[in-house]
Amino acid sequence: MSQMTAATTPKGERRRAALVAAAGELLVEGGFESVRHRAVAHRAHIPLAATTYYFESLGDLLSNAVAYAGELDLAAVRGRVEAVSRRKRGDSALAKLLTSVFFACDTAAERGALVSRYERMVLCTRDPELTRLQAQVRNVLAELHVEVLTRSGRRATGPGVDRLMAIEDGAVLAALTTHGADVPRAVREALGTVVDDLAPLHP
Amino acid sequence: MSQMTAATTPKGERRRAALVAAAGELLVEGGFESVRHRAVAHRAHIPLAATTYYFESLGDLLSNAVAYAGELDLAAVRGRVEAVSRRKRGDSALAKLLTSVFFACDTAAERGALVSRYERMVLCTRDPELTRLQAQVRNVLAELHVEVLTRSGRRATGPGVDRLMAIEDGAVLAALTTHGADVPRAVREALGTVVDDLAPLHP
Amino acid sequence: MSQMTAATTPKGERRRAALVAAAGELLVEGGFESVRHRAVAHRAHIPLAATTYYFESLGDLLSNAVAYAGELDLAAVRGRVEAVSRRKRGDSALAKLLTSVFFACDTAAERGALVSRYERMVLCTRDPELTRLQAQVRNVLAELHVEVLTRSGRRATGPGVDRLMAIEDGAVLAALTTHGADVPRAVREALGTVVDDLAPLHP
Amino acid sequence: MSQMTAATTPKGERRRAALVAAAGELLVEGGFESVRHRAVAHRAHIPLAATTYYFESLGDLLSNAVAYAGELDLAAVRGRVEAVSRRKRGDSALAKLLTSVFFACDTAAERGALVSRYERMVLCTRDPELTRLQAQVRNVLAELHVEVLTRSGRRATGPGVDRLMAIEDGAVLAALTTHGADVPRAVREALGTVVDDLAPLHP
DNA sequence: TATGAATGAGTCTTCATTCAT
DNA sequence: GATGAATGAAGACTCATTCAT
Repeated sequence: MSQMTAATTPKGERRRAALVAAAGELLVEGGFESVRHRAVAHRAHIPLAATTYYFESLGDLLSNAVAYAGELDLAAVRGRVEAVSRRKRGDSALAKLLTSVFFACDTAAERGALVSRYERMVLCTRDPELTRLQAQVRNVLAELHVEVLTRSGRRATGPGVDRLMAIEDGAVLAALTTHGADVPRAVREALGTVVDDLAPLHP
Repeated sequence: MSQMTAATTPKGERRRAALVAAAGELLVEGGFESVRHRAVAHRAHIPLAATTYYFESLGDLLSNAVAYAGELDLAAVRGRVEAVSRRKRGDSALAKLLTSVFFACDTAAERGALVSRYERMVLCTRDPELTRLQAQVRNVLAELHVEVLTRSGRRATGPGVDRLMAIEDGAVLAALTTHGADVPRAVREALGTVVDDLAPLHP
Repeated sequence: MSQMTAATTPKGERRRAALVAAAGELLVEGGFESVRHRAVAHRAHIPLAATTYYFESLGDLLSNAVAYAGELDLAAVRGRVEAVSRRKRGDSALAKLLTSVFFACDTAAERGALVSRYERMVLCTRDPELTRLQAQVRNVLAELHVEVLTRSGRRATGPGVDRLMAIEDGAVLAALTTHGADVPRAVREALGTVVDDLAPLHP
Repeated sequence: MSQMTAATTPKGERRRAALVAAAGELLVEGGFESVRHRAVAHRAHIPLAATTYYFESLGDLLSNAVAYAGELDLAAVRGRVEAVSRRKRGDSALAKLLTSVFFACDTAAERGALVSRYERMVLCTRDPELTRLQAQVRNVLAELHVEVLTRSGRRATGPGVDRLMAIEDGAVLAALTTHGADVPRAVREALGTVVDDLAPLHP
């Protein structure tokens, strides 16, 4: 990757991170085409030339931005997962919980982050490196599903979670396609019909 | 009045269509950012200035390209739907059928079209006009699902189809996220667990 | 001028005039660079190609527009001159009258027309044909000054009028150069010091 | 911060200046519409992209060009003012002097500069920033009038100078409007009738 | 006689990237 | 190691004018 782009200095490392963060924010806010050298440098308050000094190309910077955005997204979700209390939940309550944890959409920023999540999924398709990154995010998301399910007193198997997530993603996609649709609502309703298939942990 | 964007002549209509087709192809092949005046003009073997003569702006041309790509996609699916014979099908056979009809992925072109379908879904989010377009495509896709289900001797209700499509879309998204994943296979497997919920037409 | 551009038809004549009027309006509203084939055609509700059919070139159309704008300006001034009552006027009253007649600036349209008057004066410099046109306008303006002076009981000689107009124009130029300046006020004040040199008609 | 439009280097400063000079020359020679990125770059023997590197927009470059042209004009006038000997002058001699100092028109270049001076005055009207610039030039011109008057043994008050300049400007405008008119001659004659109003310094 | 269609040339501006320092 | 400076290529779009019909 970085043959001569040392940046092993503490300072270099810090600036690199600042650049990635700036790029990540732009990515989430305005989509892939918002990530430009100039825009990133400006937002990070770092000289333009640093963007090509620390990253081989715009694509390289973008990769990092995608990873960063994914981690940011994951961190937010993780935070909400931690807050989930351990207690048995009925089907309807569980659907609601899953929605609020994985598809928070109250603020504009949250909605933006959600849209960005799906943009990243789809647009990574044309780049193997990004695909790998995206797969990792998906795995973590799956683990977090297991965690929430467990805390809610349900047994969660691999295929079961896959199916759950497919339903969720499909519902989101459908909602995004409909102008002004209420994404969390759509997810909750879609979930309503599947959650009951999940066996309780101790029957 | 309409001193431009006329294209009322047969010839004008033809050129306009050629431009849209070229833009649509570029969209499918290389994504949204591949649709540029220059690229479209070059592919259509039409002078650069004609691209702004026939379309008010690049956005306008892009809208048309999205619509075109959607119709192309739909036409292909429709063709496969027409070929579906009327006969009762077991769960496994139905899952296979749905997959082959809606998620054909044998040639590179077919896989490209499939990816593009999902790109369009997600990227239209930032533009209301495109969202509207995409919603229409989704509706047709839903109708075609009903048709295939009916031909297979199943009763298809609105929510049932929504759920079916959500599963499919979620599975595709998951597969696209996984490098080298077999999309049709993923869909078929995901479908395997839902199809049996669909009641037969005459039990 | 128009070797093959017949347009001797009544209809042709009418359309030509409509085009000139549209171009003239644009000229007054937005300056020389606002006069474009497209803009003129659009405003006149006449096909684009007619603009080059009835006029050899954009320059030709522009000449006509300048003449039209000049006539329009003159017509407005003339109208105000007609309304001037015959009566002896003191110096101050005369300065006020001249200002209101020749430098009406109450509405935005009037101010625009005034600015345009001076734009035309200056920009015609680079084109002999336009210069000739502008000279004519100036002569009429001089005659109208004589008329107003006469109606006010003053004797008006050629040099006297020239001097009067020079003062006016100079004051306008100075006012235009000052942001937010009150043009009529500037003219009135400048006039205050000269008008008294004009001998009364019957001493 | 200032990742562009830097030009803090001597070299950068030089190139920036070259661009402004080129734009200024074009402005004087061909009017406002002659100032284009391409034309400026070509004349300055500098790459096209440099024009937008050193100036945020064409408007920005144009502002600089207007300022430059104004300074050039002022410098020339100042030069002629410096050369004015201190000595009492009769009315006719003073009129001649003022004309030769402020309205030099012997060479084609001088005449061009003169025309440009008035173009700038009028065309700046539609832009507040340019208006401000033009007001400054006017002030300096007024000061220089005072200087010449003083050197000629006359007392010069503010209103007196304003009136003088108005007469001059009005005369120039009238002359410019007349094809082939002798601008200096017109100014001299117009001045002939005003200069005598200027009281001598030591009566 | 008109005009819809068409386009080459040119408009301003942005951008990823290189390079001298 | 860092970066200000620089630029070729391309971006979207406008325009005066021509021409076939």
